[in-house]
Amino acid sequence: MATVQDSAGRYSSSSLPVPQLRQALLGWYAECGRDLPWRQTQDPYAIWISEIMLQQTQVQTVIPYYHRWLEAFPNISTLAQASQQQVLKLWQGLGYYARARNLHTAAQKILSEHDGQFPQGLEAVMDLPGIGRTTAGGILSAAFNQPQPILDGNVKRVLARLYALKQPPQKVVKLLWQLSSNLLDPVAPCEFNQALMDLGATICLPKNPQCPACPWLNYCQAHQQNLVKNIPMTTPSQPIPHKIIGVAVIWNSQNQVLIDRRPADGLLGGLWEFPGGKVEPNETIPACIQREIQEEIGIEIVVGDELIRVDHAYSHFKVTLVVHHCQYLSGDPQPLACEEVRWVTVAELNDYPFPKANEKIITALLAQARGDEHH
DNA sequence: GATACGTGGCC
DNA sequence: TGGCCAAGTAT
Repeated sequence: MATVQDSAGRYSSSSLPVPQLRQALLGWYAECGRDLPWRQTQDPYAIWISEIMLQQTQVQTVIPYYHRWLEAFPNISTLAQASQQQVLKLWQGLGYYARARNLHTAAQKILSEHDGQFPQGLEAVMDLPGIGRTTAGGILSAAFNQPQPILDGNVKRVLARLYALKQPPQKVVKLLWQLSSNLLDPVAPCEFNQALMDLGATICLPKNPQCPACPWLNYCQAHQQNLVKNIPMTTPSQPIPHKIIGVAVIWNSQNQVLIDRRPADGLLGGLWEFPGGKVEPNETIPACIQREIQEEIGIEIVVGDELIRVDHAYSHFKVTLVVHHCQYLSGDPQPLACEEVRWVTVAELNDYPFPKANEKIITALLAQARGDEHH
C-alpha cells in the first residue's frame, strides 16, 4: 500500500498491486532490457565508474568514455596513483568535471580507509566524494544485489506517471523514495533497478512516451487519467545570463602560446584554457583583453587580429568568447588568478585537458596554421 | 532548499 | 536559434 499526495495536497491512499507490478516489469526487462557494457560485470569499481559517468549524461555519450577509462585505469589502485591531469584528460568533453576529480579522490580514500576494497555498506559508500544516495543504491544493487532503492531522473518520471503525482518531483522527493523502496523487488533488486531505468529511458520518455509498449500500461494512473503529457509537472525555468568574454592567444618569439590552468574547484576546475575575462560595460574587446592579461597574468601584450568567436552554452549561463591573437611584450607571466601558466607549442596543446569552448579555439588555430602553409 | 556545475541531442 | 532534458551531487 503506497501513499500518494492528491491534487489538494492531502495524502490519500493508493493501492497498486506491487507483486504484479514487479512481475510485469521484470518480464518486460528480460525481453526488452538494454545490453549495456557495465551490465556484463559485477566488478564494483567498473560499475562505480559507469554510475558516475551516467550522472546527468546519456548512455550513448558515456559508452566510449567508459571503455577508454577502464583501459587506462583498470582498477582502484591505478586510478588512485594517476595524476589529476591524466584523470581530467580522460574525462575531457564529458562535462561536470568535479565528477572526475571526485573519482580520483575517492579512489585514494578507498586505498587508505578501506584497504583498497570498494566498501559494501550504504553509509561508507555515500561517504565517498561524488556518491549520493542514488549512485550508492545503483552500485550496491548492481554489484552486490543489495535491495537498495534508486531515484534518478528516469525513476522520478516513471513513478510520477505511475501514481499520477500532481506536483513536480522535486517537491515530493521523500515520497518518491518511499515509492521506489516499496516497489523494489527484494528477490531481484539488481534486475529491478535496471529495469526501472530502462523503462524510463526507452518507453516512459519525457516526450512521445511509447505507452502501448509499456508493461505498466494497465496500472499507470497518469495514463488512466489521460495526464501522461502533463506529468511529471514542471516548474518554469529562470532566464540565464549571457557574458561576453575577451580571450587572448598570446604568442612569444619562440612561436609558443600561453595557457593557464584553472583553480581546482568551481567551473571547469583543473582544466587548461586560453586566458581572458569578462568585458565590462562600455569596454572594447581589445581593451578588455589587455586589462585582463595585465591583471591575471601580469604581462604586457599587444592585442592583434580576431581569430574566432565562440558561442557556448553552459548549464546556467551562456558565453561568447571573442578570441584575439596577441603578441607578448614584457613581464614575467604569473599565475595571479589561476593555478599555473605555461608556454606551449600548438602541437603540445593536445596533451592538456581543455573544455569544449577552448577546443574550438584550438581547432581554429590549427586550421589557420594549415592555411598559412599555403601562402 | 535553491543554486552551481558541462555537454550533446532533439525539435 | 533557443529551450528543454539526460543514470545527480555538493554546498
